[in-house]
This record gives sequence, C-alpha cells and structure tokens, in this order.
Amino acid sequence: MEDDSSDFEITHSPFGWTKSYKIQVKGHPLAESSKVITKDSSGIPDKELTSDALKGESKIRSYWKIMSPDGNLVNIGDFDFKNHKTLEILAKYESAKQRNADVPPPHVALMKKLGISDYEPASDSGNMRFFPNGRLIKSLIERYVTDRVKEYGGYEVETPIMYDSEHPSMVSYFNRFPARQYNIDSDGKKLFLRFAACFGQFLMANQYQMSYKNLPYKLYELTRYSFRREQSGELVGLRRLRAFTMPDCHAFCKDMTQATDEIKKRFELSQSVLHELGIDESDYDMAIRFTEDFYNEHKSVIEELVKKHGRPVLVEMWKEKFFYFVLKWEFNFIDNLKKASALSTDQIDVENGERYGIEFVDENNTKKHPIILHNSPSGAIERIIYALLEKAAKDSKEGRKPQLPFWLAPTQVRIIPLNEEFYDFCETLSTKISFNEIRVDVDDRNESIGKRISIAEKEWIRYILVIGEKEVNSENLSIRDRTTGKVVELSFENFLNEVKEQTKGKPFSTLNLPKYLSKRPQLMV
RNA sequence: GCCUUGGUAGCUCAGCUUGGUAGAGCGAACGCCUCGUAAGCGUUAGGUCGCGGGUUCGUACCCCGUUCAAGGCUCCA
Repeated sequence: MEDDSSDFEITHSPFGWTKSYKIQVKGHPLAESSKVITKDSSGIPDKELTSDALKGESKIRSYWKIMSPDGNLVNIGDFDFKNHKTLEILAKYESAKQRNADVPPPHVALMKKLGISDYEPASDSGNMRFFPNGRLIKSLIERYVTDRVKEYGGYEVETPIMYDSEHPSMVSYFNRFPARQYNIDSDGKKLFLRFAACFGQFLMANQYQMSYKNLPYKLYELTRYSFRREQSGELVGLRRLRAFTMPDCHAFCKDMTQATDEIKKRFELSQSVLHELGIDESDYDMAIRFTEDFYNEHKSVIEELVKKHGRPVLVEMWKEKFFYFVLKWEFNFIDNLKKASALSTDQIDVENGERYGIEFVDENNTKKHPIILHNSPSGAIERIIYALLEKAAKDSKEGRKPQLPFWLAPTQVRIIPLNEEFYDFCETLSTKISFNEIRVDVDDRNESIGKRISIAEKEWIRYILVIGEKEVNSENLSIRDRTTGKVVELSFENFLNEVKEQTKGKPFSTLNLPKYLSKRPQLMV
C-alpha cells in the first residue's frame, strides 16, 4: 500500500462521497503488532499506513520440527511417524493445514441422544443449551477444574462479561476484531462481550500494589461465558462455540526464572487435570511453539516440558517474536474425523504486564512489569465434553462399550422393580443409596424387564439392580455391571464400597432428573 | 464470508425421478399383559409438507426467490 492518498482510486461511491477508509489487520487483540489503520478525508498522509502487523506477517517464518523426549530435534520431514500416527495428523493439520472430513463429528448425535446439549435455534449459532444431564456434567467438570486450580494456588475471581469499547483501557485493542465480537449498544455506550478472561484479570491486577515477595501471584476465573463470534461455518457441535466456558489462570511472575519454574508446575497440573477428567496422555498430542531467541536462552526448559510429555512433540519455532508470548504449549485432542483441537494450554506473555500497567517492586525498590503466564488447565469445559463423547464414539466404533467417566454419569445406578409389588422396597433402597452420594433412579414404568434393561443400556448406565422376589428376601443385590454385561451378587455394603471407590476425590451433585422414570418427560432432540 | 446438503407428525426419516385425497418406526395417551437381565400386544390422537411467488385443471413433488439449520473451506488470535 502506498503512503499517499492520491493513489486511492475510487471507482464508485453509491451513497455519496466516500468520507473515510478504515482498514484493519488481523492479529491477537492484545498484540501491539496489530494496528488499526485509518485514512480520513483530510488528505494528510498517514505515517502508519503500513502496519507493523503487515510487515511482521510478511516476515513471520515458522520452522516445523519434532522434538523427542530425549531432546532430539529433527525436521518434520526427517521424522519417522510410524508409531506416532496422531502426532502425524497433528503435524500435517498444523503445518500443512491438511484436512479431509466430510461427515458430522459423532459427538453431535451423542450430545443429543444423551440429553446433554443441543443447538438453540432461538439464540445465535454456537450458543448451546444444556439439558439437565448436560448441566450436571458441565457443573461437575467446572467444579473439579476450579478445585484443582485453587489447590495449585489460583485465587478465584469474577470479572464483567462486557466492557466499554470506548473506555481508555479498552481503546488500545478493542477495534482489532470488531467482526469477531458480540457488540451491544446500550444507552449510547458501545459494549462488547469479553472473548477471554485476560483483560478482566489484567485490569484487576493493575489495582494491586505488588512486591516481588508476593510473586508468583495467580488469579483464576472460570468464565461463563467467553464469547467469540466465530464465522458461522466454523461452529461444530461442542468443539467450537460462540459462547463457551473457559477456566483461565494467570500467574504474575517476577522474572523469567520464576516464570519457567511456574510453567512446569502448571504443565503437570494440566496433565493431571485432563487425566482425572477422563482424557489420558494417549488421547492427545503436544505442540510447543517458541521464538528462536527463547530456544537459545532456555533450551532446557523446553526439553524438560517435552520430557514430561514423554512422547515426541510437534515444534513450531518462530524466527522472531510475532505474538505477545515467547512460548506457548498446548495439548491437542484428535477426534474421529482427524480434526485437532487444543485442550490445555499455557503461554509466557512478556508484553501485557507493561501494556496494562501491572507493576511490582523488586529487591532494589525498582518498579517492574511481571511476566504473565496464561494457563487453561483443561481448555473449554464444553470442549472436554466434546472430547469425552468423541472418545466414547471411538470406543463404540472399535467394538468397546461407550461410556462416560463414572463420576460424570448422570445416573450411576438404576433400579428396576419387577412389578409394582416391589415399589416400596425400591423406594427404601434408592433412598439408602442416594444417601451415600450416588446418583440412583428407579424405572417404575410398566414395561418389560428386557425393555427397561435395554433403555438403561442405551443411557450408558453402569449398574442396574433388578428387584424382585429374590432380592427382597435376600441379603444380597443382583447387580448388572454394564462393563461386563454380567450379573453378580453383592451385599449392599460391598456394592457401596465398589461404587464409592470410583468416585473418590471427585465432586458430587445429586440426580438432576425426577427419580422415578414414570415422572420424567421424554426429551425429543 | 464462500461452498455443499437439508427443512414433511413431538423425534428420526420415507414419499419428489414419473404432479392426482399424507406414510412408517420411535415417542405420547388409553387398554391388555405382570414379566428375571438389550425392545410383549392392541387401539387412538398428532401434519397449512420452512416461507413467498410462478407453472399447471391440479404441486410435498417442477421452476424462481427467500429464510433457517447443519457440515465443509477460510479461521481458531
């Protein structure tokens, strides 16, 4: 683009004279390198017609490599992917943008079938509704992630979901992505819905008087919601939404040494959180991205993270810093359509401390800006549900029984009375079971045993107790375990112990549906 | 934003090629059956075939437009 207004050639102007031009460049809204370019009618040449972003973009260069746990770094082309098929998919997906899906991802049908969530036609695309089962699952995951972050040392806060785009602290970056935000006009104010928890927490951190002795200091928010008005065609089931729930923990660190120490702890936290949520190390592949400078100065940090992952890792090395961070890693889940999506992630941000005026005083009584880590230990909660459903769909495809982690199952135990003679017994039994923090319901409908078993099986319910003459007159229960399909006899106490063992250390919430299935309306989605 | 596909009963879908009184399964209501580990039987109720226009004696069906949705692409900061 030329730095001279006379070079603009106007071929037509349907509504009178064109009064101004506004050209915007894509980039992270927090990235200084992304600038708004305007050219007004005054004809005065704009000194910044060519943005830093454009200059940077033309120069940004990525080197794609694979790093093995032993620290060996090779070019993608030289790596043998024979035993690392999903990593190969991720590498091609990221480096060559190779994709080849032509059917809906299987989790979309499952999320409806299990009564978890659905599209809400009366809202905007990508704004899902969560039915009782889905809300229960989501709430349990939210609580679990929050508990773990607090245990790690994050302090939970709450910040507004909308911001005034003309407020001085917002002006510097708001206009970078007008098409990707929800904008609200309210009484003359131009508000936008937050797309991340970052600036809410940065503005809050700005209010603290911090000493180096206070650092690292960690703020955490579970944003319900963050909003990104993605293009309509980008939205896919629970994988990609316009309104999503994002746990976001920022650590303010006094220097790079502290930041790299901290990022290791958060790496382990993320691994552990995913594992406990039911997503194993083998379910995701790691990518790590950093600047060449960072690599040269902190090679051992990168190698240590890769070693913790224990498998080869996709590496993207930038010739120079283009974003606000110098290092970023993420765990990528590969779904049944071979699509990659990021779950956990962390970044080392070296710019926003200064940009937001966040300060601390160091040992020498000098004011400094902290390095900020941006970690989501799980990624979006909706995306966790997506990953769990995609895993279940994969199990199903490969001949295994699909299931959710037991602590997330909307119904954990179902009681089926043989006929109404046994209703009283079932009422007492179900009360006793639910008293022990187990979600139990009773299928008291006038249907055959076979049909009620079949229905329970389709709801992926782990334990089924059929109650008839035999059980009423026995000390033991007949327990059908879905994982084996076999019926075993166990005493009430032993059964209880078996169930409790599987939910140990996880949050609990009571059944979120009527206990009796005869009282339950059918959800038709 | 672009491309593709779709919108028929509460849900899933058939019917459209070749225009002629709207179909099934599931679910629901009612009744029968009273059942031992993956779907027992019957009856009934439910539809301006997304919306608008055109063609035709006549359109769910053909044509044009429009709208909404899903999926793909770009994108994912």
